[in-house]
Amino acid sequence: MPKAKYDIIYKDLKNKIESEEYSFQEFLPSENTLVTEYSCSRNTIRRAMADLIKEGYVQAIQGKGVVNIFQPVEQSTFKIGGIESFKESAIRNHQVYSTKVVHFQYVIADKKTEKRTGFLEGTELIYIQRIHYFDGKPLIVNHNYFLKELMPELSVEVAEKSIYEYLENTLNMTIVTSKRIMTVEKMNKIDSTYLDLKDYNCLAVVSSQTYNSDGIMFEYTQSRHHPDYFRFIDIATRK
Amino acid sequence: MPKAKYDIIYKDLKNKIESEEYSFQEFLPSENTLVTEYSCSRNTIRRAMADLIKEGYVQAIQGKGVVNIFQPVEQSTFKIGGIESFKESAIRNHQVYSTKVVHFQYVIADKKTEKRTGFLEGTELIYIQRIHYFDGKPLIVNHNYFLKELMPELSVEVAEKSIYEYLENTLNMTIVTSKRIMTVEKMNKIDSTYLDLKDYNCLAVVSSQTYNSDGIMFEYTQSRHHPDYFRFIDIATRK
DNA sequence: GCCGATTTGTCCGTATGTATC
DNA sequence: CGATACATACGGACAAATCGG
Repeated sequence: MPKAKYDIIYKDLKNKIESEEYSFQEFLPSENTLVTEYSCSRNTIRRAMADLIKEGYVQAIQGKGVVNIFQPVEQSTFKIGGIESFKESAIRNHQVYSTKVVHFQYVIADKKTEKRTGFLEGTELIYIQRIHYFDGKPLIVNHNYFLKELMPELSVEVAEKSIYEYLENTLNMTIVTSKRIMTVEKMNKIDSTYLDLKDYNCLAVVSSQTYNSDGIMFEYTQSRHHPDYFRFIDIATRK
Repeated sequence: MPKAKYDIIYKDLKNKIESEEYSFQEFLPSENTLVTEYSCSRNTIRRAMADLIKEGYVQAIQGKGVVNIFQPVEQSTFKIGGIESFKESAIRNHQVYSTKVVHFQYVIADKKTEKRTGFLEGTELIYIQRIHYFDGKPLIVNHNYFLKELMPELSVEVAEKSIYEYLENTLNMTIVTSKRIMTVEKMNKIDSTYLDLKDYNCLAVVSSQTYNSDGIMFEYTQSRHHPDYFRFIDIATRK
């Protein structure tokens, strides 16, 4: 699938860094060296570097070189700066995964829904409430709102497997951007019914709006995570 | 300071988007149009676009154009994908800000500290514990570990104002990358002593490692936030 | 369905600037 | 000061996707 040259180079360098072919704080070969190594232009190398920098693998220092700042992190539940379905996340972490659909219904957005989700009042939506299990433990309560217009055939059966698989493979939809807000909220009835929160009285909440390649927001989701199994990784850069 | 052409164009377009000169889901002018408008090369336009895409302002659609997907969000406590000191955040949100230094001491990293912070055992560190107040309310308990070697003069007085100001303006250090992990944790003694958590029994915790322009990790920080005043925004892109 | 115009995506080569050593 | 390394910018070429005729 990824046949862009810069992407091949990016993945190759990423592998070398992850397999510790370059040690922590070691400098990578200079851009000019990589140009001859990969037989490409300097722009292409820089494009690959930009991605590595963005994901926190390396840091460029003008006049000196590009230094490796990758340190392996103990199992991260979610991927750095990516969009990943729960199923994908489970597979990557070698966990057994299952989903139970609690609610599946057609709704029309009212004013309150508009304020919460960003879908305009009157929009036809599909509301799905699911519980996600990892290794048999119920860890996430998930509230999805999908734009019905774009996926009129979406069914309970699909929701039990993977909605993203359906959207990407069956509907050929391309998922591009997701805006996410992380907060901590007091637990509610539903949370305490399905999750084994022990003596926690709150949980990690991720609310997200997702856009497809037409620039249409087709999904609003609120995921409510058990605190013990939640971590969210981010790389920030100054200026 | 930012005199790079692409950065000027980026900021100009960002302003136009934020001031709603382009409406939601409207297409921006094509790259070629912008090339003549800004009298620059297409690469320079594309560089500016890349930054706008990365921050979730716009989305590029091959063959069609670049669509505005910016929706004004109620003032967010923290900035998208940036590194910001608490003081800067307070100023941006028009809040009164103050800090109390609770602890200030020199420590040497032991095995346990190494595992938690990433600083190797034996490293000389400065440990600072502070409470951050916004509009008079204690909202954040902050545990900093700084590399003593790089800032032997760091004092309680500086810690009460802004350490980042000191590092950037006095020491001329450039802060570049920060790796952050967000979790939800049970409150501890210190949290409940200083923060008014009411009936919450947990809080939002951000742990971060920060690197300077030499690729040296010079800071490890754990910030423990009151749930009511915490939100963390992120833009993710697929593949 | 095909064709051409438009628009974004990838890639190249080159030149010049700036920081480090 | 010169060599090396990353940063910015330009111009050109072709590919791939979209859309209208």
